[in-house]
Amino acid sequence: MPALRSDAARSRARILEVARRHDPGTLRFNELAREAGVGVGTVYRHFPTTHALVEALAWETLERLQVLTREAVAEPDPGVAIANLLGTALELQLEEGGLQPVLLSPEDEADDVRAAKREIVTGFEAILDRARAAGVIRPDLTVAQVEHLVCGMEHAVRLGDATDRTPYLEILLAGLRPA
Amino acid sequence: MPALRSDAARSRARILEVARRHDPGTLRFNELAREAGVGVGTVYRHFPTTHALVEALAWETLERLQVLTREAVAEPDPGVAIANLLGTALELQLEEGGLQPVLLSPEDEADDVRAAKREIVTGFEAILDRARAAGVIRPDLTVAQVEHLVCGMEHAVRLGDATDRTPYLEILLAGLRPA
DNA sequence: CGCTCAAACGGATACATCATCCGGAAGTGT
DNA sequence: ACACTTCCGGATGATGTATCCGTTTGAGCG
Repeated sequence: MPALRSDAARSRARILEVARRHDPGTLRFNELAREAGVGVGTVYRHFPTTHALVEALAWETLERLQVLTREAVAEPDPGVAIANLLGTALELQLEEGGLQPVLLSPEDEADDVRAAKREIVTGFEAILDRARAAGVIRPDLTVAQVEHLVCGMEHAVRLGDATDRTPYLEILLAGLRPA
Repeated sequence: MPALRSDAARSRARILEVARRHDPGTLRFNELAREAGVGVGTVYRHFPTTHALVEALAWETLERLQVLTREAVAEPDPGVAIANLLGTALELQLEEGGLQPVLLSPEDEADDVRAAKREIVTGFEAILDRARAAGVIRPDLTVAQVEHLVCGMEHAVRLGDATDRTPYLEILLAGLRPA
């Protein structure tokens, strides 16, 4: 990837800044262009699809999740590790609405996004394996299923006031323990 | 509401029949009209908003949920009652994708829909109260929160193959039990 | 500097989709 | 058969999407 020209970098930054003030679900490129003071073409050139823009918006949050996953991998107690990981994942997904689509999208991402996602999934798998081995979670769950459960919880929290998300996380963690 | 004229009833039925073959999330009125062999205006007259159409599509399923809620209310064991109710709710929501929006929408529904929803919620509250009193579920949960959890689980199941939904229900039920 | 050229810009425009409105067709009651 | 109401159809204006290309701008170089 060749270095960005100065005006291009400026446009990109303005678009992202404006986009951040919008609901990630309903991004209208023409409107973003107007608000950012650039042409529509510029928006489409920087972000060919809506997903590309969502990805760029979620990138910082994804990096934070990557770091926190590493920390969870370093945590010796498998129960604590999984509680921390699911807790932070839920927290970050609620903070950045575009994170869920990025995590779930199977392909078509920028290289750095793909790399970060791979590391996160790998770490997640390691933690889940250890937790299974230690008998602190149900043995019949795949990584994908647990990911989906976190997404489901995000959905549940969003349906309410989103202030007290604690019970939801507790319910998830309690539900994951073996019978 | 005056009785429907015969041609109107026919149009309505054709539209509903066609709509049932589509994803409830992306209903395009113009396309439905073409497929149903009626004019667009006819579709908009019968269903002024997308929500109205979704409601009509979900109506039968809503009635089934109403009946099953009654049965759960009649069940003496609170633990069994709540397991049955949440299980059938999850099942029906997965079967009829339009059910979740109808259940969550706060107003603007047809009278019979509103009545059915009221009965369901009331029954749900009764069961939850009994379950709380019997100490089989966490005491800190509102009806709304539990509803949202079921919706979250629906979302989680939909992200996967949707074939084995059993673990999800088990996890939810286990999570709801007091610590 | 001034020049050159590739990179980036803007927005007119073609295309897709939504939702309304009204002249006319069709059902209903007498 | 007639009159009256309800309902139908789809042309149409409004709204939004995505591309394309002539113009502008920045970066490197003599």
